[in-house]
Amino acid sequence: MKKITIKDIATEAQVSISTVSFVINNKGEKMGISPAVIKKVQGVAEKLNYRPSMIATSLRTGKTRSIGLIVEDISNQFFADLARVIEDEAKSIDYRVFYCSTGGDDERSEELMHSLLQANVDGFIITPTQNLEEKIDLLLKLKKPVVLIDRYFPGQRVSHVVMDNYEAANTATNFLINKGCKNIAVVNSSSGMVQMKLREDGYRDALKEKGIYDESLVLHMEYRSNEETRIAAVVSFFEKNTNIDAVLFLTNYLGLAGLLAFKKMGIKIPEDISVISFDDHDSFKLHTPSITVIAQPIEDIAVKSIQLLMSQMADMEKYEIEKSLKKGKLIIRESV
Amino acid sequence: MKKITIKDIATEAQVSISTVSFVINNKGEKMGISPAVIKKVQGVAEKLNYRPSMIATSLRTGKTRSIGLIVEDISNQFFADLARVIEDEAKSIDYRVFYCSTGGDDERSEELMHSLLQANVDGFIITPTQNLEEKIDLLLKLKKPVVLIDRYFPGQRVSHVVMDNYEAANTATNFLINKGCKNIAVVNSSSGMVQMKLREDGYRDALKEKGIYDESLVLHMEYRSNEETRIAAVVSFFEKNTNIDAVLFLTNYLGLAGLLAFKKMGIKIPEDISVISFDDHDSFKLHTPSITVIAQPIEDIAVKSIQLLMSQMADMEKYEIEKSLKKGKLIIRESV
DNA sequence: CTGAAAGCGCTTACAG
DNA sequence: CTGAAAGCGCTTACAG
Repeated sequence: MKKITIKDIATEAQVSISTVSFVINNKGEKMGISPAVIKKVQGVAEKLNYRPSMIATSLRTGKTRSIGLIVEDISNQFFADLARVIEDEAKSIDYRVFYCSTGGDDERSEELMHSLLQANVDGFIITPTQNLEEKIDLLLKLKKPVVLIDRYFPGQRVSHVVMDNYEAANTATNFLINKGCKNIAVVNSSSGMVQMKLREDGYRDALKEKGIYDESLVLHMEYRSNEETRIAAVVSFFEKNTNIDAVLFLTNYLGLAGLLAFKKMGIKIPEDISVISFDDHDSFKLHTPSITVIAQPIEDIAVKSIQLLMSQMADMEKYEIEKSLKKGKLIIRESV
Repeated sequence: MKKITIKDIATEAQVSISTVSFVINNKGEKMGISPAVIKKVQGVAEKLNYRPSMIATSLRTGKTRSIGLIVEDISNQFFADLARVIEDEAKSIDYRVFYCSTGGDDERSEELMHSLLQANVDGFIITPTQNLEEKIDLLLKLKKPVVLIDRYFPGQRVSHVVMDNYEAANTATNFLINKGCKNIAVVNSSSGMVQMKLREDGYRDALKEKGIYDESLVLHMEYRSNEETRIAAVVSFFEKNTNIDAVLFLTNYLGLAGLLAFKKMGIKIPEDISVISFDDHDSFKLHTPSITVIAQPIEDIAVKSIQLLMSQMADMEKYEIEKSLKKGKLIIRESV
């Protein structure tokens, strides 16, 4: 069985390949092709089970109807869920999504951008790594539509859609304060990315407002450390600061490491310490006790980012740059 | 900034496009192109930051250096991990992987096969859905390399690589027996796929050997049910069979539903009941108590499947069909 | 040692 | 109303 081409159909239907192309692309009527011919061509295409070659079409038109989605780590549930929703959204407008993980690595991000560029995707949705700003500028110069998600570069003129990280952390911290917690710690990664900074700001401002901010209760973990290192860091931090009665973890993997650390140390939640983590995760639901979290508005983020991308694709010359903030949701469970 | 093509380089370097093509593909020496010219062309390509168009190359050669990976659900950690390892393996031999999820749906699987076919991937790695046998035959007829993973169709002549499900379930069941459990239940999905059947067989044979097999301790859950339905099914099953002192869950999502059910019912692990689940998952490690599991040999499966695929790609006419069984690993934790 | 040309499977401006 | 032809960016057999 060989691949059927437009030529085979033309021969079989006794028309020219142009006619076949017009019919296949539903331009038959517009081009004034007779209904009889349209019907015949469609019949033959059906019979031979014709599938257009995406590759030939792409080469000719310069379009691929595909989107490159670059996330930090597809095996992290937050990104997996996000990818899944973006894929579904894209599918509904007949676009394919190619996804890949940077692992937080700048070099790998750059490589991935290049492969996707080579694959000629029509647009990019990216969770940028720390130093990717210039590379994204390059994409812009190539007139490729780009939308950043989850984080962004404050000074850069690029559309992005992120959770309102400041508000979410602020709300969570106030929730802990209202529950009577006095010594509220925070665990952050040391990446310095804007979304992490905003979360920490939201936390700090809530405490400062009450006059109970204590810098020594802030733990910064090295970016891209492995789980064991993280656990050890949490253990030593909490051994040193025994007065802590609540903690806010600023990402789900930090939260997971924290829970394992507490388990190891025999610290009881919420008796000894109240816990809130960013980003919901199966394990948080299942944990005994179940863990209070700030869930990202994954659906909102996905829908909005596709929408922004489409508006750029429609007219690369005069689209609006839009910075979209979506509200997170505090899901209260047993850990506070 | 426009896209640089082979033509731009030819003009700039003052040679023909053929020469450029040979140099770019490292065939310069073989074609007897002078070192000086090679150097010049490479220099220009570098300077202009030339990236070959994958699409044009594909159209011309019929190859894309890409693999289609169709899994059941990329948001399931087992498949996510598997995809990640396969991607890394593929990358090491300079292949790209496109992954997508069937959700267990035959129709969706078929659609995905077609899009990947249209994208002209060089080979397929597939976790087939229930009724995909014929569609896979079609791939074979099109001379497309295929490797099945995680499951297969017993009568079909296709290479596959799966865990030794029978042995794994048998070992786990014997482990429970040796711990003194008498009424060992099993929770399976009702999909009827061979890998699930083999797991159940391994369980059954272990019990039969001791003469303690009891058919009423087998729970079959409807395939593709949602988590709530699953939890309800587990609850009602365990309320009816209060004599159960151990249970084997045959997939990780069944295990997760089971744990949530036990939590709801106030059943204590391992005091009231011993638990083992197939497929390791973050939540099993983190759970209190941590859950004993049969971990799939993800690395082995990934490496072997890429290897089998490559041997088919190398020579589609006379490759060997290989049915590869990889041993699972019982990871003993606190739940037994 | 290097170049001109055909062709992969499409789309579309042009001609009739 | 329909067809012949150019061209997307490559690779490669052929010619010289």
